[in-house]
Amino acid sequence: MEGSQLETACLPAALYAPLCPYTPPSPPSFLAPLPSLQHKLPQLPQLVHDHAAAAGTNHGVMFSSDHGCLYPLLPGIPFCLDSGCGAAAAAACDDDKPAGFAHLGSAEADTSAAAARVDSEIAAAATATTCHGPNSWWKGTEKGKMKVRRKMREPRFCFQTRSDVDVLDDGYKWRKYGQKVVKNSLHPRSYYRCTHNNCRVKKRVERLSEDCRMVITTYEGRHTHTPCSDDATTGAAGDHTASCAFTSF
DNA sequence: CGGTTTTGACCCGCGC
DNA sequence: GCGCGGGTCAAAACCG
Repeated sequence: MEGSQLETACLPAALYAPLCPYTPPSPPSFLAPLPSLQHKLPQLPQLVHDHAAAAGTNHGVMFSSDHGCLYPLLPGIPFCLDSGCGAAAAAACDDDKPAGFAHLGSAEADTSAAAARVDSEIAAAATATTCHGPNSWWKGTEKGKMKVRRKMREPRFCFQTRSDVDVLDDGYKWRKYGQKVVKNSLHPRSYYRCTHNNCRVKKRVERLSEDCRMVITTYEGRHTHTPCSDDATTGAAGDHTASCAFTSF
């Protein structure tokens, strides 16, 4: 198992504050676009907070990575590669072990530990993301040939939101390529792939069986492009501006 | 008509 | 070795 140390996402404080006591010394530059982001993802920050408060738990968010890079909670935000930020966040969140922080893509033992900290559904989702064990990922080969497992697993993170829609508008364009009924879940899991050329980012969307309004979205991989470069993804002009703003750091 | 969604089949890893 | 379950493929259907 490579790199099983806890890594957490470098998040806008407004998002992770309800979930983690850690506060960055200096807010990252991408905090500025947050209002616009909330326009695109109206439910996310407050709903995570609301859910945590209402449920008396903090299990709203999960995120992490495998490769020493940090990945934001919000998919529309490009990945933060500042390891220092990650180290700080990891230290705060790991040492203090605030409820609600689980990381994906780690050893099953880690996931099991996380499972003890979050509710069973979230833990199941986390486990699902690691069910193939370490270093496993799919890689398509030539058409018609056998697939091979990639040795290195793509970075991934997930978050939970309360929403009536499965797919949040995160600035990227996704195409659904599969749907699967998963065990111990009343709702099917949907599989999406970024439609941008050569972008292999995927995401899974599923709903909690015990609360169909709660949506767990899991992202895998890194976008090789910016949201605003994908012209088809931007509906309103304002959103386009917001998406571009996310790419500025 | 092109892009997207649906859906059954298939493949593979993992646990037993 | 076998069965189970998750993830992906790809053809058909659907939609704007």
